[in-house]
Amino acid sequence: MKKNYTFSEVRNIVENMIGKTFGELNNYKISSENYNKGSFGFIMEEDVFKYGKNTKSELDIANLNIELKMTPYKINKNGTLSAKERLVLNIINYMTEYKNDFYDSHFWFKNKLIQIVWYRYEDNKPKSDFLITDELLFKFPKEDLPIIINDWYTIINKIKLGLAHEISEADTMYLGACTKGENSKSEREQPFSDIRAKQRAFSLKSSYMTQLVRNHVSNSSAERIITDIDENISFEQIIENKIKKYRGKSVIELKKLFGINSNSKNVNELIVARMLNIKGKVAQTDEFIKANIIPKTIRINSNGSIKESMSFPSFDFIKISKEKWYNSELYEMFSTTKYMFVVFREVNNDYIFSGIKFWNMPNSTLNNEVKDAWSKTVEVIKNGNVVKDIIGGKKFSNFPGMADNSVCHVRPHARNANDVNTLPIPDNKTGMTEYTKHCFWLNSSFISEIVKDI
DNA sequence: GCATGATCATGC
DNA sequence: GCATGATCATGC
Repeated sequence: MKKNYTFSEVRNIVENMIGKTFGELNNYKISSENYNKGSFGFIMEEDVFKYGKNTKSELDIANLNIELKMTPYKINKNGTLSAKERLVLNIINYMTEYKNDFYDSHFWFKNKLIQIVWYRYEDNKPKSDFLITDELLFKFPKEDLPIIINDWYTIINKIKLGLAHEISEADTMYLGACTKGENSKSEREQPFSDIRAKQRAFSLKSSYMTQLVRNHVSNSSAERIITDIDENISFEQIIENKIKKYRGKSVIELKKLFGINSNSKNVNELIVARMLNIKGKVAQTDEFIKANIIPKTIRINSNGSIKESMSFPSFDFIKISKEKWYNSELYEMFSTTKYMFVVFREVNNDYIFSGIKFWNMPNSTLNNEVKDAWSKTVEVIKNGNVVKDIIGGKKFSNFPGMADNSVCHVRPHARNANDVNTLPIPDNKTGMTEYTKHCFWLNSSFISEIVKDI
């Protein structure tokens, strides 16, 4: 049974939720151990707004065009806030959504007005005790809408190309297409290919929700790169327009131009910030945080090769040994992160800035080569088969190397060899219970291929 | 010159 | 003190 509301009724209801726990709202009808993923939303729909569970593809409060969303955030060790999850919106109907323009899309129909209610997630606390702390009747801010629109078209264009099965959350900036439904049975048909594609939903990325919660709940904001709002220009084009006049200039020239005296390793980072007219760090700008874009500097040798492979955060041997691929840290990272490669080419002992490329791991590569390297790594750890040999004090491992995989390998990444993580079972050969921290690296040859035309 | 182990440097 | 981006060092 659906009810009509006025905006002020909705306002009152939502404001009354703040400061209450889920247990209080629900009169403790759901016992703490019986909470599941859907409980938080269900309590809002059932106990607060008092209408039946809404599983249909219609708006929660149809007469006001409002969709209701309950979403968690957490407090980090350093006191900042982060969204705990992406905000999952409507499922993408591959067979129909591509026929629309943005403003007549089902996405826009469902999500142009979202009543967001935030609760504070805390580890080791009964779910019924989670506290509701904030709310916002959310409309896409005018500075974000152009990017959302571009994201929507990026997803739609992949459907039109018959590549719905190749969609990755990292293809886009703020609006992602996240998988929904955990097994292969949740695959759907797509209009321009016979290959079945994973069911996906539009979502606001975790990184976007993090920035939103920081803005709204803790009132902190970040420096912005985009100054002119124009939905006909993509973010990548905006960046290209800003940096193109510096292409071909050497690091020495650029340092002079921007008045940078530093010789430290992060000098290239400073140069890029100046090109984009940013005072702080590029990675800390509003756009980069929201879109989860990580800048990486790449130096190409005069012979065209790249000397160094690219490192990522080290992994926890115990954690990774317990993971399943689709919820592994590595899968999560590559399926949601976009990278901005800043390319410098070596010429006469100086480095020439040659351009910028945005990149994210293609789905097929992720689920083939990367998955393969990950699986082998997990096997090695689980079997206690870590150490291959120790020669002259150097430990050689059985982890996948460059020769085993065309995309990535596993190597140490630590302060020194004594900087270790604990192994889940002792190593067969040496009995070691801990081992130098390791991480996945993208092979230099793989990166070479990506940036060869930059 | 490449593959792989090891470590430096910076910033929070 | 630690995470992370970046790079060095060595042996084949």
